[in-house]
Amino acid sequence: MKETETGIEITLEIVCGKWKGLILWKLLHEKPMRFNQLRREIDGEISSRILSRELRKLTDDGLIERIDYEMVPPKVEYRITPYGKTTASFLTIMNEWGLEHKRMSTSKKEMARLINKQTQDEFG
Amino acid sequence: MKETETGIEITLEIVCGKWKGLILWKLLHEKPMRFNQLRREIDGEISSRILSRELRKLTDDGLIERIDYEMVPPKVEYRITPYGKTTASFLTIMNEWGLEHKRMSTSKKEMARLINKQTQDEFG
DNA sequence: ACAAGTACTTACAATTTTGTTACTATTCTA
DNA sequence: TAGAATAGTAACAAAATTGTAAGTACTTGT
Repeated sequence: MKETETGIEITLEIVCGKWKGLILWKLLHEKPMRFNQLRREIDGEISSRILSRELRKLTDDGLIERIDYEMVPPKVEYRITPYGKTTASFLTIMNEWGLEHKRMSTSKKEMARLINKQTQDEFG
Repeated sequence: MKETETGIEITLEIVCGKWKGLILWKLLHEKPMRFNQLRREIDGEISSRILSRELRKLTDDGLIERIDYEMVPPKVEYRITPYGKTTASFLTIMNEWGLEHKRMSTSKKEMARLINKQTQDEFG
């Protein structure tokens, strides 16, 4: 970490990417979850290799915890830590903002579709 | 955009990556800025190609605005839009959280350093 | 006349992230 | 006795992101 980094950069390093935000979000709202359970419930099909890697990163950063029951067949649970829970402060707002943005851009696209159709009707 | 996406995913698509969060953060707190001015002030040296691309993405998403004064030599300013200003709701918290995390992980590293030194003194 | 600055773009290269496939040992279920 | 499920890992491949170098047309300052 450079000295000059803003908090933004640091937070993005931790939460950015295709999966980490989602995993955190899931674990913030559900009980501790087992590996394959998480895999099934995350939409968009995450591979086990990727899930494994992302979980380790989050664990290394102290946001989640790995609980190994040391049995066969293996049982491992992942649970959010108290520190991980503090990410809710911005994840909640990001979620709301994202939903709002989705509504906006959907209507923008719809408008573009209508304009395109009109142009087609006129010149097509 | 898939139907099943959470707000988190959508927001991350927009703000994620090495530069976009920083650029937004900069424009949230400063007056409209010119291209090379932004380039100079962003720490970590962003290339003009990358800056150009990131600015266009943010413009496409309606978060910033490009004002072309149409003069020679060229003068173009980038300014945050009212909609872009709404990202402050989570960026502010992300910034605070990131600074806090930095403090934490710095002290963790310091602790690791002390422990390593102690082990060296005992066995080295 | 020459260097420096303006806001970029193009062609290309390196790096990082993400994904696929196949595999492990063991137990439970049909 | 075959098949599924458990939590992963290793070797490899593709895709996305980020970067570098050079160039554009024009003006200002030395």
